[in-house]
Amino acid sequence: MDATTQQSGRRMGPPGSENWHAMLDGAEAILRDEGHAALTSRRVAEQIGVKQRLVYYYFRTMDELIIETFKRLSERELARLNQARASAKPVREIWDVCIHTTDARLVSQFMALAHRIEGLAKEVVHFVEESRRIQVEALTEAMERAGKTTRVTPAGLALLATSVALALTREGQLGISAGHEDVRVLVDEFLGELGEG
Amino acid sequence: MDATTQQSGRRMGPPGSENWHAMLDGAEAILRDEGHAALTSRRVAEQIGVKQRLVYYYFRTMDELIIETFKRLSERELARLNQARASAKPVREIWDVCIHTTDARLVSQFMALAHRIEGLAKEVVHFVEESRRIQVEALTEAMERAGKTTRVTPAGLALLATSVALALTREGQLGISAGHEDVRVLVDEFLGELGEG
DNA sequence: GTCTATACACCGATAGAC
DNA sequence: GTCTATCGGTGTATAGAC
Repeated sequence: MDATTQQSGRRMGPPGSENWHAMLDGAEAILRDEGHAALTSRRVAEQIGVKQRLVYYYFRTMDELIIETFKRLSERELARLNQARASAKPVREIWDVCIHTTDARLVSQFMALAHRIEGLAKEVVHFVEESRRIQVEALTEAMERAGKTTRVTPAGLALLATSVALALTREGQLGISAGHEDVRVLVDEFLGELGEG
Repeated sequence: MDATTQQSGRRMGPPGSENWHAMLDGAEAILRDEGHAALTSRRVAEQIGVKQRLVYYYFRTMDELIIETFKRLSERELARLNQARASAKPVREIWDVCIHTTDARLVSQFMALAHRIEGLAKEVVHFVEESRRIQVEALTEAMERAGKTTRVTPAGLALLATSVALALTREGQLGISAGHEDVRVLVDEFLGELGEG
């Protein structure tokens, strides 16, 4: 039971190899540009110029490919958040990461898929909890440093910020703008009061 | 070109009839419980105990059925919002409608589908803009009545509230709870200050 | 490692009878 | 109004050759 022969006994390609990454790249692009309905083994193969059969050499099922795509994406996102947290203006940079997050379309595709794919839901939960933890730590430290207090706890503030950041990108892509500028101004003011202007 | 013979010339069943509603009911249930992948004409027919062919008597395409399902749902939701707005505690009741909104699963399925189905995206935009308008009007009135001012405009507040309400239900269904109670307390305090405790 | 070939199921949509 | 029957296409996944 090594990297190339997983539980089923069927021969499998090595995770992390060039083709493996290319398939995740393809899956991500298809999901973003065409949506879940177009995410098929044939389409992924076509996207990266290989035969359909090869997809099943690297992934046991399409669900597994989808889960791996999300995992790679969320690990990159968590790395960006940790990097932002270690910067000179951690809260502002974390906000920027959230606002310039992975395309809102991609997020909604994964959210919808998570209903059907249990393993994906588990990964989504893990990502949300980890990113919130990072945000809460950064907020707590920054507020202490600036001697600032708020009506709501750092955890509540993190939830509010994540929610509205996602809404701003999602609605923005749909062409909705009511209230958007007002919220951005509010966030900017708050960051100024934290000394991260 | 009457109700029973639309553009294509193919004979069509009347919108609003018993079967028509039954099909939307079925589509809604399938979307909620099994996700977009299971929403097929055969599955809808099976769900309500008719033959597959009949689905295409009432709807020209599956996309049309999906759009109609969302339209009926969003019209019901707007009616609930308007009713809440006319009550004694409009802002609190609107918040309750948003929190006990249509299953968050259903929302994410429609959001994902809206990428592929242009007509659905149009309906989603209309719904979001209308519901925000109702919320802003209610908030503006209530704040005036209570003589309360906030750092953010009513439009910004409405966007914040909608975003976090959706996040609370979505994350709640996934089993995530960090920061949730804090936000609920904050909202309760705010409603108290509006005289809607 | 990568391929050809293929089994098998299900999908959307339509023709035309009753 | 509702049905039977069906076309043409596409999906997941596997067997086994090179």
